Amino acid sequence: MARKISDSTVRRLSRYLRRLRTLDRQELKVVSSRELAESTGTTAAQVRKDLSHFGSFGKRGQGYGVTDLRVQLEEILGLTRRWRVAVLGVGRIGSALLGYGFFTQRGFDVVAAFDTDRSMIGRDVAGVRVQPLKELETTFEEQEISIAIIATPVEAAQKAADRAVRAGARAILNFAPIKLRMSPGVAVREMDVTLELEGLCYLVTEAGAATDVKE
Amino acid sequence: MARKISDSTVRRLSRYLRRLRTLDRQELKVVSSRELAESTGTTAAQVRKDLSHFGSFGKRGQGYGVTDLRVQLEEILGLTRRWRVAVLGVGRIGSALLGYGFFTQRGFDVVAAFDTDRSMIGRDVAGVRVQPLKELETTFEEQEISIAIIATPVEAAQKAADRAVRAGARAILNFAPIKLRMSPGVAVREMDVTLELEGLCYLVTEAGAATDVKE
DNA sequence: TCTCGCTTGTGAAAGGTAGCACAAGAAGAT
DNA sequence: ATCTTCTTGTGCTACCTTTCACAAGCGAGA
Repeated sequence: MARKISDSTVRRLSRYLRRLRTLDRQELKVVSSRELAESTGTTAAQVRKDLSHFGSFGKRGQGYGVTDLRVQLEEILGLTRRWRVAVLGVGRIGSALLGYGFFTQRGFDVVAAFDTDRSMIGRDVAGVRVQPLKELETTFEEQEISIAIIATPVEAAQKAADRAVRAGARAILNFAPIKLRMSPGVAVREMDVTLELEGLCYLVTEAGAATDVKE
Repeated sequence: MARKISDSTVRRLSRYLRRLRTLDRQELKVVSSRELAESTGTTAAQVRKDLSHFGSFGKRGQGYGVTDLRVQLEEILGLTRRWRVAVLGVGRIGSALLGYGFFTQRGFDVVAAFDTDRSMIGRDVAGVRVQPLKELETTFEEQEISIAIIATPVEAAQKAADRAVRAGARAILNFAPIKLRMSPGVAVREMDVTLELEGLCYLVTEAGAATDVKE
């Protein structure tokens, strides 16, 4: 397992898992690479290639055992343990995340929330008490938090992320519209709604332009 | 401009634009491909390659005019017009999106919101009245809505998206954790927080495993 | 036991994307 | 006017990702 697995492969694995969990809940026993591909928007060959990087989990002529493959993928992705998460910035996005019930169900426990706004501090948001930033270090250590979600305004994002990493965070999920500079050991993913919307605009505009040419 | 531009290129263009807007606000006049690369997490060659697909916007020896390049990118991405957006599903995510002030600033007007929940209908959320689903078709037409944001529970997502498309939407931003099946002409982007968190877990777990091997 | 139908796992080929390296060009100094 | 310095735009190369195609393997049925 020394090989470097590409980001796109990991993303697909996560999609397969999402699908497998649904199938498992529906008590389906077996699934083929073709079925899995159709319901996750890829090809059967791609599914098999992706899985083959980690071993062979299927039975030829049959397909994959749903529960078995789910468990395998959970192990591969590192989801056999629970992960402790903190939210930095309890504005609209932060609040929405704190109330997002699926986290618990998927193995993520949001155990802390921080904000600088005096009027927010001490409040209870979806069962989590909002703490002042100065308590960040002790809380990260005590609660063994390894993932920080940055939901601060853009100006505060870099500092918040740096501080979280210094306090022990090993991964950052960034909702602020800025590229965070992080040391190589820290995993970062960015979520920016505007970026996605702009991407959609390009596609729509291009599609329109293409039809214009045809006509 | 007949060439097919890859998704990753479009994503980067959007990042360049995000950065250029900041630089423009700071009244910087000129930016080099190297500077742009550093602040968006790519390489100078990549920036130049990306831009070269659409023309040559820079001056050799100097760099790119900030305002000029910003405008050029806005044109390329189709952001010289305003886009009308509807939110389907006014739960936690939907509400957070309705209150997200940056949309207006970036050219997106959220002009409608829909929900099936009786207790939500008629309410005013961040200046938008929540409408019942049965008004979807007329509102989409009257308001000329071209982008639908799906923020419903997962069970309702596919139907909501289908209905939006039939009513005239040409692009879907999907927050529900499911792969939407759409006809080829419709642009879809997916945002799934859990998916991103799982990706981070893989990276953290792998990094941990890698260090274990070294030691 | 043998055959048939089906699906996996994988080497090889194709297709794309990113990086390198340098000629072309622009501005300012001498 | 020439030289120096800097940065763009781009052909070429290297790498990486996806797709193809088929042998290997499994189970069911005769």
